[in-house]
Amino acid sequence: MNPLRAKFACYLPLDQSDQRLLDRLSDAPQRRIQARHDLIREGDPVRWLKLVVDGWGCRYKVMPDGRRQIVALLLPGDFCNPDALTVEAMDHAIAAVGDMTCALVEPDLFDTVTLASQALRRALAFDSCAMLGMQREWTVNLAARPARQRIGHVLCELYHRLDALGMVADRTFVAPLTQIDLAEATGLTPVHVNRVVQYWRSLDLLHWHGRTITLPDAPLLAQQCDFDPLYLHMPRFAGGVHGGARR
Amino acid sequence: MNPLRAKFACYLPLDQSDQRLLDRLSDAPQRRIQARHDLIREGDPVRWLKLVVDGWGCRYKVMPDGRRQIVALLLPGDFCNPDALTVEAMDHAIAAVGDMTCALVEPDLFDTVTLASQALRRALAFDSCAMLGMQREWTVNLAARPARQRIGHVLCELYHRLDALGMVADRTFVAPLTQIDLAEATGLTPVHVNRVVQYWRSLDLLHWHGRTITLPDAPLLAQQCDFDPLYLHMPRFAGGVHGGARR
DNA sequence: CGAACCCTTGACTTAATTCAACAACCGTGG
DNA sequence: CCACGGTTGTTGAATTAAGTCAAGGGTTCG
Repeated sequence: MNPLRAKFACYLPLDQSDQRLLDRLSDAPQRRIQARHDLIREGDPVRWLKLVVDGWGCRYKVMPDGRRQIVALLLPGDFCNPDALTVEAMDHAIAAVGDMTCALVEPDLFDTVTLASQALRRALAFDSCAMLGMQREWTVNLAARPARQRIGHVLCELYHRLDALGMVADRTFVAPLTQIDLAEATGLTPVHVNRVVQYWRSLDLLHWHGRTITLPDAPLLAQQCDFDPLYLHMPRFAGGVHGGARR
Repeated sequence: MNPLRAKFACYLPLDQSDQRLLDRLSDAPQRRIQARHDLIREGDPVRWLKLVVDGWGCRYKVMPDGRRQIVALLLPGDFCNPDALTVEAMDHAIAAVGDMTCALVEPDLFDTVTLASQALRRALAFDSCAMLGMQREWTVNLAARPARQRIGHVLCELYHRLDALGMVADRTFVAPLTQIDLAEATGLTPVHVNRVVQYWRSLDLLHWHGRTITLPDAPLLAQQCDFDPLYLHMPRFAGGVHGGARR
């Protein structure tokens, strides 16, 4: 199932012609990026609009001491550089987390698709509101929550976003994510992330073995981590945690 | 001078008709908000597009324990809710920092203005890229920088943004900001903010008395705080810190 | 079968918080 | 005019969440 379709359908209903238009984006020429390699570097000029079709990516900035700080996780159906058409240089870099494949959409094709459907323009507007909302939520998460909640919150967000894509089954999803990646995303040390992961395991609110992550009781975890999916701006999660967290 | 004009002119050149169109936005009916009072609350439905015309505002979320976390500072010329037209409920609140006046723009007027000029549509796109860029930079600032740099970075950002509005004179700007506000914006305690402020004062890189803030050597402060204005996406700052930091 | 890479654990250090008290400043009203 | 209460700014001492350093164990993959 095309993840872009799945996500956009969470914002508003799409008819068949809209869905075919979205498929034209995903069917653009693809490029495969190896785990931990860069798709776009900071300062790069941006030509094509890039769309994650498989695997995960991340936005990050490198600190003067060489550490890298992940500021967003990109899942299938997410645009890497929605500002491709306006801005001349990237203010951050994008890398693959695990192996990733992207579609390279020419600006002309993108314009054609958006001009063709009012509904898609609206869905795109929703999507960019959701991006902004996530970035704000990450800001408060990193600024104001202690490590346990900070990590739990990221896991809850991933759970919900993947659920919207139909990629959560039996409370479980596959994550090409190491504890080191999670440390870079939460501004914590890998060893502290490890301790926190064990804390959530000890409460039986997290199973994480290899690439497989299970949240046995997502609503409870969400409650303990102050997670409220409102900021994702998907009507299916509008009722709060208890609406969409279960399958 | 209309701050919206000043800011948009930093993104790209605007002709006189564009500027008159922007004035129509600022000249919309205005509303005055007292210091520390809310303009918009979390969960509110959004009708009008609100634009800061005088004073400062902030976006914030409240934590379960009652603390509030500021996630963005709004200066004159900033839109409070650019997503007014697509999203049904605010995912965060907006309050005044010091007294603030806003213009209330009807959606119809906004559409009229944007439909009338290609240049303004482009400037608006730039502005929203800059908003996103700032939110990402705040994320890394709060996640990955120690308190001294974190606070210095916010001060540098304010300096540059106000400079773009023509509101910095003699390396000095007027800020309706308390150390408590700054603490809420940086995820630190007021007492720690105070200690850090004194640290920068002791290096003579910051004068802050009452509502008046002076950065005697902004380029040096920027360098020490890892501040690079690239993310503001204003060509005048493109050359790095040393291009636009002086007056 | 060895070499990365990732996960895990323990002991010690540190940046920032907490708590508490006090000084300076403000507009307000007696 | 000064007294007043409330907010902001300042300082010190004790505490804590998270970082640092260091070492060992487990996978996976060439």
